[in-house]
Order: sequence, then C-alpha cells, then structure tokens
Amino acid sequence: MSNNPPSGRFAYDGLDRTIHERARLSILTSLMCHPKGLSFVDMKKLCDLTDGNLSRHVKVLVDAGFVSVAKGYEENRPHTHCKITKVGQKQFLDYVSVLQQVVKDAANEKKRVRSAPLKSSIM
Amino acid sequence: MSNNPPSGRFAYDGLDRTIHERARLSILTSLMCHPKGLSFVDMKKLCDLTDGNLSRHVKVLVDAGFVSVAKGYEENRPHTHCKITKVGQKQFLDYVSVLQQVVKDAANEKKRVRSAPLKSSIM
DNA sequence: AATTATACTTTATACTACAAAGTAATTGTT
DNA sequence: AACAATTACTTTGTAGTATAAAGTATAATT
Repeated sequence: MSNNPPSGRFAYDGLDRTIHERARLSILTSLMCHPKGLSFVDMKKLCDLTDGNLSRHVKVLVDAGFVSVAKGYEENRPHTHCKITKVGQKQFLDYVSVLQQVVKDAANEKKRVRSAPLKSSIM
Repeated sequence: MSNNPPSGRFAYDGLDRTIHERARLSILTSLMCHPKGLSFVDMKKLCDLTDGNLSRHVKVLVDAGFVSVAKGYEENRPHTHCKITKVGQKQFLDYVSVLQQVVKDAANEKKRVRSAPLKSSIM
C-alpha cells in the first residue's frame, strides 16, 4: 500500500483529446506549418475535410483557445482566415512530445527480439 | 479538372481509428513492448485504465484482429493473457509511421520562421 | 429570372468512450 | 458455517462527439 506508480508507463495522458482527434490534429499541424495562417478553403484541401466537419472542428479549436479566426470578405466572397494561437502552439508542442514518446516506445520493440521479465517487473 | 491532389498534405488518413484512440494506442504500445504478451491486470496498471474500459477496448482490438486473448486460470483466479497479433503488429507499425510524419511536420515549423507562399501554392 | 457555384453553418444521427453496476469465484473473518 | 471483502473481469447506460446531410446567404453565370 505504499508504492502506487505515478502513472502507467503507457498511459500517455498527455494526449489531449482536443488535439488527438484526427481531423483536429490535421488542422493544427497544417496551421503550425503555415505561421501566417490559412483560409477555410485551403485548410479544407490540405486536411481533406468536408465543409461541415472543418467548420465544426475549427469551432472546437476556437472554443479551446487554440485557434483564432478572422472573418471578412475577399474578392466579393466571405473569407475565413485561421491562425494558431500562442496557447495552441504550446499545447500542440506538448502533445507532439508525447507522440514522440509513443514513436520511441514503438521503435524499442524492434530491437528487443525475445524474452522480457514477466512476473514482478513488468516495466 | 485534371489535377485533384492524391490526398490533402495534412490529411493523415493512415491514422486508423481503431488504433488512434488513446486507450487503444496505450494498449497496443504496451503489447508491442511485451512480445510475450501481458495479463489483463498488468495492462490495467501499465495503461492506467479501469477494468471496464480495458475490457471494452480489448474487445474492440480483438474484433479487429489486432489482439488475441487466452483465458484461463492461474493460482485459482481467472487470468486473461493478451498478445498482439501479426496483423496487429503490421497495422500498428503502419500507424506509427504516420505518427512519425506528424512529428516531422510539427518539427518543421520550428525551423521555418516567417513567410510562406500563400496564394497558388499552399503546400 | 433562374441555375449553379462558393463559402460557409446548423442539425440530426449514429457511434463510442467511459463510469457504474453486475457477475462469479475465492479468500479471509468471526 | 455464514458473511463480508477482494479479485478479475463483463455488461449496461449514458453522455459526448464526429460526421453526413441539409440549410443559409451571397455572387456569378446563362
């Protein structure tokens, strides 16, 4: 009753749900790669999302404070420009560092061929 | 009407839903790191999951053919032993290679400081 | 004037993650 | 022997959410 591990070795609780969803991971990564931001239409193409899905997911990201939007007109058409916020950048980088750990863990398996301590020490 | 891109640059459609879910990503990674398999109880600890969640997610993975289970008794207690299957290994590695691309894309942002072609060429 | 196209937003549904409750066998405890 | 507690799970119910489909609004085209 004295040693409860700080967290399961493979729990990955840094994988924030808001970011981990595939569509939003796409959106955020595309925005990270375009510091000046992207239009709704460009994001739609880059992330392969339908209008409805993009709209919904952007709203979630805006509500979380990870993305900011500027709505206006360009060439007589409504034009929505999205940018990742400072908070969004930080959260995203934190998230990615956890991803990196997952990739690292997955890579370890390749080296390890057989045998692993099973009883007592599972780590 | 002749050039539709093969897929959005940031679509990441290799992120299989079955694997991408956090709990299942945990489970699969832990199983990859333990080629001999893991017991229900050990996985619960390693992945920080409740009994109900682990049970449910393992079922999803079994139904997908990614994990196999052997139920038996050990020391007068029911004992479930889980292992990742060949198919599961392959799918997992495919998934991780996409993750690696995400991490790579995310890293690119750090080098890039300002300016990015915006009109015509968004990639 | 009536389609068609663009750029979105809203809704409705089908899915699913998760907590809580349930099952079943075993091991103390009195 | 009876009862409570523990272990090792499974099943159920619900709350949340991703996504397709439908809707809105403006502009260009025929």
